[in-house]
Amino acid sequence: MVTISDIAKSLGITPSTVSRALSGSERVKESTRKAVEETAEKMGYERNEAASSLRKGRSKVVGIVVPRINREFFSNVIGGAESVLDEHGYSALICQSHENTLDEIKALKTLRSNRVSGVLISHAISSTNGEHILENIAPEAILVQFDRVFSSLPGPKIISDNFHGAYEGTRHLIEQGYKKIGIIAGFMTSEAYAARLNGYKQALSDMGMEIDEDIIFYGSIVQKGGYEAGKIALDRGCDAIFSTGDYTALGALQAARERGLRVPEDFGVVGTADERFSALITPSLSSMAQHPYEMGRRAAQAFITSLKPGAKVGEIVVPMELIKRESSSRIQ
Amino acid sequence: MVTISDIAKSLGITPSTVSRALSGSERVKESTRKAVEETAEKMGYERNEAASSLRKGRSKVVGIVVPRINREFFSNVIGGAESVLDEHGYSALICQSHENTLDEIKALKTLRSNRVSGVLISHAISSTNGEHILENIAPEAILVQFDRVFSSLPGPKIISDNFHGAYEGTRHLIEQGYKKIGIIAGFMTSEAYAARLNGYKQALSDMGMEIDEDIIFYGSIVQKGGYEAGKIALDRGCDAIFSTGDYTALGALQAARERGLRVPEDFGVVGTADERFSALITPSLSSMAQHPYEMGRRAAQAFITSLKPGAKVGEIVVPMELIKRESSSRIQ
DNA sequence: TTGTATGCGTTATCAC
DNA sequence: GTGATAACGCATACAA
Repeated sequence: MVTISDIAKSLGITPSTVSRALSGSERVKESTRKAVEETAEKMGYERNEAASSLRKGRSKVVGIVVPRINREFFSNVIGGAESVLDEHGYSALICQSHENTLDEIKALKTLRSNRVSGVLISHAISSTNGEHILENIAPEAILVQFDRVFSSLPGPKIISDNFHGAYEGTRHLIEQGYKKIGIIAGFMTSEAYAARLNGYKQALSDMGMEIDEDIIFYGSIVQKGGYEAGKIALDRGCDAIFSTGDYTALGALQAARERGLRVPEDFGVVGTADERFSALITPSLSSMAQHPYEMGRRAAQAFITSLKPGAKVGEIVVPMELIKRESSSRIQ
Repeated sequence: MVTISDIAKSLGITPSTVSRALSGSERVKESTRKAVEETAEKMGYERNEAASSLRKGRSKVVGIVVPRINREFFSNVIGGAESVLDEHGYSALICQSHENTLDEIKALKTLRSNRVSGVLISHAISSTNGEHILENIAPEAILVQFDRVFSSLPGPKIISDNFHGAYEGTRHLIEQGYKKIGIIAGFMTSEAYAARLNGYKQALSDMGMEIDEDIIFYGSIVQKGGYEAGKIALDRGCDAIFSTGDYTALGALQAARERGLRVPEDFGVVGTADERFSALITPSLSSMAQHPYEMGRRAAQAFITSLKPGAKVGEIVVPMELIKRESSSRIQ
């Protein structure tokens, strides 16, 4: 492997100058910079990131911690983040929390061991506050939260406009003439889900409808839970469900089908996240889209911006968008 | 940050001994090992991976290069690989090639700069041979290929049993009574796709059916291409399609629907990869499942095994499995 | 603008 | 079984 000393020798200068030239320092004559760059290219030099990291105390790596990598939402966020990081010479170290605080802590420790420059994280559903995140992140590392965030933690936060998204989705169901609309609400330990529930409630009351705690279903984020909630919702006379996830919405559709109900005529459903399958199933599932790729880009950009001392990025809210499909389109 | 010297001082021994104790060397008294471990725990020590990497010449990181991270197949492979790597103290550095050889090379350079111990790769569709992979990987790094592999390259390869998978899928269609079965074959620069085409041909000839080049459609791996191929297949009198991907199969279904054909009565389809949506669409799509999570685990295990000098892992073939669904079930 | 000197934290080699 | 020493490659403070 070629080192900066090899380049220095070959040019009859010292490693310091080569280092400066290569890292874009001002204090290098233009001609020597060019010479260094050419020689580096010619000799096939590649910076030893380990040495650089050791010396600088941090690496050209950003950790990304997500509950599960194989969720469409998260894999798209990662894709977006990676595209921006890549432009700036950073790599992404990916860790999964499996929705589990202990694994989340382990992931953060791994990242700290690797002296990552930043951590982009969407917390596990079982994490009820961000204490463990602060405790296991190096003070120099830049923390960026996305989607599932703790507002108590410092640093940039990229979130969907959960309140207005749920508001829109619920209003859409009301406008379609549904009279008793339940919600599959998720876990209130997550601010994202809490905001969605609030949006739902606000839409109901703005439209003069009653809020009924008996048709608010907590604690489900997978298909099976949505199915169970759907059955109870039907028992309790619901003719529609707003769901804070597409998998749970899928479960609700399944419950309706089992009861022999027609969708959307007898029962309406709107989900959240616009998973790939939502457009493909029959009936197709209306959903509040979240733009994960864009969120990933924003998260990475927030990291890059925060690298400059003094620069502050606050909360970035990405709008959600109602994708109307068959499952809620009773009126043409 | 706590270093091994801090631990050494606190115990009145030298850093060398602490290092040995912590890295599981034999030449350490049991009692001192215990003392070191306890003190390390107590002081909150975490190894500086950068320093370790610099000294050892390689890091506790494995690079994973995939065409796109947001394909269900690849994100599940990554998930499987990560679970095994994690057990062994390795992290995963993820790079995307975007199906593009230039990006693939860039990814490999990044990984080499990071002195990764291994590279797990499924090559971009535009890479027609593995020269650039060999050229851009450090000689010490362990190369493991999965799914899309070049058999000309050395090292472990984890592949689906593409030949028999396609054979099974095609035979299934024949058994269901379809008479003229086309294939959406993909790119022949990829050995995986070539093997599938061979399996298809073998099934046809074993069952006494003619192979017709006019209904072999090359070059499509996305939905739109499958749609175009499907239309031509119908023009040419096909009553079934075996597709080497589920997205292309989806396109073929779309073409059949446009022509007003009933599936599976008038037209049968079997896809490949068993994407999540395949079970959820109507009609549900029969598909050759590939077990990506398992393939990821195997790939990572192959890496771990190859770490031991002398250990050799060859080609591991993971069976494919026919998932019969509505799109091909003409006979009950 | 360039050179000199030093150290980041770890591990390997050697000596005891 | 433990200690002393050196070196991995790079980036910076300081000097010139």
